[in-house]
Amino acid sequence: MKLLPERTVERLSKYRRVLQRELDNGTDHIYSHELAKLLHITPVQVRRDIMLIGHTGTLRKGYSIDNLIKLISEIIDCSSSVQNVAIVGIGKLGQALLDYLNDSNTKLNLSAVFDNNPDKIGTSYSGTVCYSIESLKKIVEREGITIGILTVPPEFAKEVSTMMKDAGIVGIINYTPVSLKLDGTFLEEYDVITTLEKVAYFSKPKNAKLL
Amino acid sequence: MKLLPERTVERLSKYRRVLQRELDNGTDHIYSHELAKLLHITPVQVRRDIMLIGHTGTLRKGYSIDNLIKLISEIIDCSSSVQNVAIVGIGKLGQALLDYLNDSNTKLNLSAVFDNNPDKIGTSYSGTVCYSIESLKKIVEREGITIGILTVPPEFAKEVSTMMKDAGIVGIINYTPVSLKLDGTFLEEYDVITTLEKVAYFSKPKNAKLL
DNA sequence: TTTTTAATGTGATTTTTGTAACAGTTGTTA
DNA sequence: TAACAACTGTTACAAAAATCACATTAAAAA
Ligand SMILES: NC(=O)c1ccc[n+]([C@@H]2O[C@H](COP(=O)([O-])OP(=O)(O)OC[C@H]3O[C@@H](n4cnc5c(N)ncnc54)[C@H](O)[C@@H]3O)[C@@H](O)[C@H]2O)c1
Ligand SMILES: NC(=O)c1ccc[n+]([C@@H]2O[C@H](COP(=O)([O-])OP(=O)(O)OC[C@H]3O[C@@H](n4cnc5c(N)ncnc54)[C@H](O)[C@@H]3O)[C@@H](O)[C@H]2O)c1
Repeated sequence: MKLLPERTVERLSKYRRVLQRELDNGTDHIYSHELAKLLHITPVQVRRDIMLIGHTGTLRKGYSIDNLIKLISEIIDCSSSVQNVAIVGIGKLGQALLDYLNDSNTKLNLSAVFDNNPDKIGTSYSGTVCYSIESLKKIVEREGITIGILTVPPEFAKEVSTMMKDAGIVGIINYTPVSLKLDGTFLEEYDVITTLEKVAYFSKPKNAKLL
Repeated sequence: MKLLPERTVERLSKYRRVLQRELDNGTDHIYSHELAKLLHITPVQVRRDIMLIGHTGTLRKGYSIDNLIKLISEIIDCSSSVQNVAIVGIGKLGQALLDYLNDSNTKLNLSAVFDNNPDKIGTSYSGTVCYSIESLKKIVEREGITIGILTVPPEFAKEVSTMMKDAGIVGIINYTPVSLKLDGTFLEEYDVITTLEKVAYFSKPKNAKLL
């Protein structure tokens, strides 16, 4: 299958989550317009996404929720080889994310957290033990961790992200406000302030993007 | 001036932040390729963005950092009428965001936080007092709050977001995993799981988006 | 002074993303 | 069984975003 567009992959993640809820409620089929409504997007977008992943629905019956979930899972989680996740820097934000991920039903497996604070190392956070940042490479290799969430203070972002890459992590979400550039890794950056300032701009009356 | 593209506005926010740091270091002019390097983007992109906001640099001298910051601030913060921000739901995530925003030097003013837990109401969080969710409308009107960050449990997302809109808030960042649809407001949704699953997809070897 | 270099500003083009239109099919109803 | 309604799948089109290519010009070097 061809490489999927980023936005499609994002929506697939959301589809799966709401589909799982529908399945738990006992529904077995769903129409594109119903799925669209749950995500507040258009039915065409839904059909297009589903087309791209090569799934096909039944006319006048909709899509099989079970099949759709299985297919999306194969695409995202690669059912064969589980992808493990680590949080690096278990401060306020790291802990908030950890709790959220633990409560969620994502198929990605949160296998370790790391910090450099001696008081935190060895402690268990929501059931996950905190390792020393120095043992990063060792644990990443042992646990087969491929994805990392970076939540250390900004001044350590560059150094620690390099350590993550060198340890073999290939996908990183960077929550520090420092832009990074790491060749050979898929890097996704996020910053509330940027989002907040964007919202500020577009919610000003004269920029009425609000339709 | 014409409405700016979303991505440009996001970059403007980032430009301003790194420019402020440069200014504090005593630099007074900057070239497009230098600014580009700080954000790990291309110089053309920088020049194009700057062109769009109507600023113009000096050939062989670059852009005046001071002027650029002032202009970006006018565009984003609307220097005339200050935009005030509220956090609704001051749990783990809300507090992590609050601390981060307080430490940042954004020009947006965090003026209140809201919760429905009696133990939290009246308490001060990082210097900001927590009000009852019932007084939302009153306080929003009194303080002139226009932007809200939604961090309540998912089951209250719909109800509380409607309250926010009715209270007069026109821009919302929704961190709950529930998609919302609110006409007449600028809504921005964010979810770690979606991001994480996207990173999982694109960091798989066969999807080598990592260049 | 002349040439070269290094920067900005922008029209043209490409890439990515989303939307519209509609042909085709299946079930339903008269 | 004929007409209709409801849904999928796909092609064509449009909009948003990024990149390319290059004209232009100020300063530095020759
Ligand atoms: N993107 C966002 O929306 C957002 C929101 C809040 C915070 N942040 C950023 O996220 C980061 C964490 O914020 P926080 O509020 O959790 O901070 P925090 O200080 O509470 O947590 C940081 C943690 O990192 C640990 N740490 C420090 N140096 C380390 C190292 N070299 N290796 C491993 N661990 C190390 C600290 O011991 C601490 O536990 C900061 O960079 C902050 O600016 C981003
Ligand atoms: N998008 C993300 O990346 C991300 C990450 C973590 C959590 N979350 C989501 O953010 C939300 C908050 O997460 P958390 O870990 O901080 O949860 P939390 O339980 O720690 O905090 C929720 C807060 O909301 C308050 N609250 C409950 N009902 C309310 C109401 N009706 N009005 C006002 N306040 C109310 C609670 O008293 C509590 O203080 C949840 O929806 C969670 O799923 C999102």
